[in-house]
Amino acid sequence: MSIETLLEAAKFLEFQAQQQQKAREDEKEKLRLQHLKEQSHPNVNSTIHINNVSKAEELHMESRPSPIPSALSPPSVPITVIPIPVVTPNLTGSPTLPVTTLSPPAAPPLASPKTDSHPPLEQSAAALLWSPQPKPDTQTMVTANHKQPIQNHHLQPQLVTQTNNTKLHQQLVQRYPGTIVSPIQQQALLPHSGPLLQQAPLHNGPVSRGSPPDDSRHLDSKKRPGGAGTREVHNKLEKNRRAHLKECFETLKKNIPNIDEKKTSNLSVLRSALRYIQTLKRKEKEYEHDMERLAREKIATQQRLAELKNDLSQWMDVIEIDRILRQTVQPEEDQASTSTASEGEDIMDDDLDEEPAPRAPTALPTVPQIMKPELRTTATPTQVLTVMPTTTTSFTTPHNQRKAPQHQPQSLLVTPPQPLSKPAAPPTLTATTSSTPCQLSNPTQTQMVTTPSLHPTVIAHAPVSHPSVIQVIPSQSSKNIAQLGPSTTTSSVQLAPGHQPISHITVHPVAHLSQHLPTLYSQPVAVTQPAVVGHITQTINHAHVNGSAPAQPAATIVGKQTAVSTQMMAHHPQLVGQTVLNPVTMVTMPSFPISTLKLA
DNA sequence: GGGTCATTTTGGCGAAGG
DNA sequence: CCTTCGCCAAAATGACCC
Repeated sequence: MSIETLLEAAKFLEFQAQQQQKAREDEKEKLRLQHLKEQSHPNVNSTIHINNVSKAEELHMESRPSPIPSALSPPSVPITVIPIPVVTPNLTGSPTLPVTTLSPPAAPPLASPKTDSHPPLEQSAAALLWSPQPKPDTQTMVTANHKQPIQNHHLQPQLVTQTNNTKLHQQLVQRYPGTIVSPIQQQALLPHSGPLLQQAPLHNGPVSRGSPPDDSRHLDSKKRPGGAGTREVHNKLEKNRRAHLKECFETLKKNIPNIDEKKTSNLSVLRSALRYIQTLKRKEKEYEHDMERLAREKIATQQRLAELKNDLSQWMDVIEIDRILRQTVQPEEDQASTSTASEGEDIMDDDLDEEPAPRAPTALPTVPQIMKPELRTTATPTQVLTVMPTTTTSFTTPHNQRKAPQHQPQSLLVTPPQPLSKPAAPPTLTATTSSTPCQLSNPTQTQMVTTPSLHPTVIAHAPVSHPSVIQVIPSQSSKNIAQLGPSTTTSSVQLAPGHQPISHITVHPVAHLSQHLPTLYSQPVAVTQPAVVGHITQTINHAHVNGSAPAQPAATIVGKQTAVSTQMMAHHPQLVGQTVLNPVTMVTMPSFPISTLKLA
């Protein structure tokens, strides 16, 4: 809300009013001319009036309505618009009566010494009439008299109406009461041609300074070559200008909150406006900052949400995969499974029953087999879990047992093999630490699940560098969790130690294991430790049996692993890179890059 | 009475248009 | 070149307040 804007608005309104008036001016001028001719008083009065008349007439009669209303409605409007438009029409009209216009200037001389240049008789008379006015001094008064006769008729009513509407008008009227009043008076006088009569009324109304200037406006409106006429016009214009300026200040003042209405000079208004603008700017900046901050937060939250969704979707996929695996595995287990893992299997069966998901083709069953061997290996070493040689596969090796106690007597930590990135290292399933090449490493005794070079990732076992240990850690709480934790932190499987059934097997392959593990643990495993072992062994057996891989234990396992992995990949591409969460086994597999399982 | 503020008048200047 | 218009500044005046 700068003054400039206000000024612009006011100007705009003025401009509009002027345009409207211009269209009408021609008609008005004609009418005026007629009046002038009719009236005994020569053109001078009429011409002079033009300015005033135009204003008054316009205000009252036809054209004005637009400017007036505008003034009324918007603050800016009332200010300048009204006066200006009025003036302009007068000017236009004036040209028609150049001679007459000249005469008015003469009037001024009477009133004021300055404007002596124009001493027409009529003017002089008018001047006399005006002299009684509160400010007879001014030439403008005289000139106004001349003009007034025509203008007066309309002016008064218009002014009254206007004043009612808006404060601004009121102000204006007050300022320019003379103009308004004078016209009326003049009207009466003019017909009579008696300036005195007119003057008296004029004086009454116009007492204020404004009156004389108004008159001058009328005269001035049509600038005449004569200096006096120009003065009056100039004064008039200047007056309008001031009025406009004043209104602008008022509007500005209105728009500024927290301003003392009483003591508000223009200067104070400007200062307060400046302060207010500054405060607004500050607030604006603050809000902008807030907006930016909120936008950032929003983006961040959206990203988080997207990530969470992705994770969730991945897990969901894994779950589905697990279901499939379970389903596929079950029949196999039923056939080949030894009695050892009965409990776990039972649970498995339950799960399977619950989940009617379609059974994946042959490939799937193999995966669980692989898983189991690891579990066995892991389980065995620990006190809790003892490797049961019962299973066909020889996963359980003394080696595992050895190591497990070494590392952690109670729990087996299976450190998953090195990250997938290592294709070169021959994958070996070892329950033991890398330091001691486990029996597992031996293809003969331990089942080595080695993914071909193509499949770099090792599922459960860390290569030599990482002594993979399957630890069955008696969980602090009753819930013992066996962790298969790759030394690399790729994955950890927690198996409940002791007699308590393992409620959860969580595999947390940090790096790459996730994919493989799911396959391994595809079957739900909820078994007492022995059961787990047995289950694992069973699975292994199944793996051997079902697996397309040759009968050879280690080799077969490996082969099956590869085959399974490949099959899995082929059949279930979605598995690749996805983490598998087996709800039953609670085996969580982070997403890996696709790679074959490596069992060291 | 002095100070402040608002208003008016007057003169000048520059820009725009004829 | 002249006229018109708008703006500005100075001077004068009046009103109000202390």
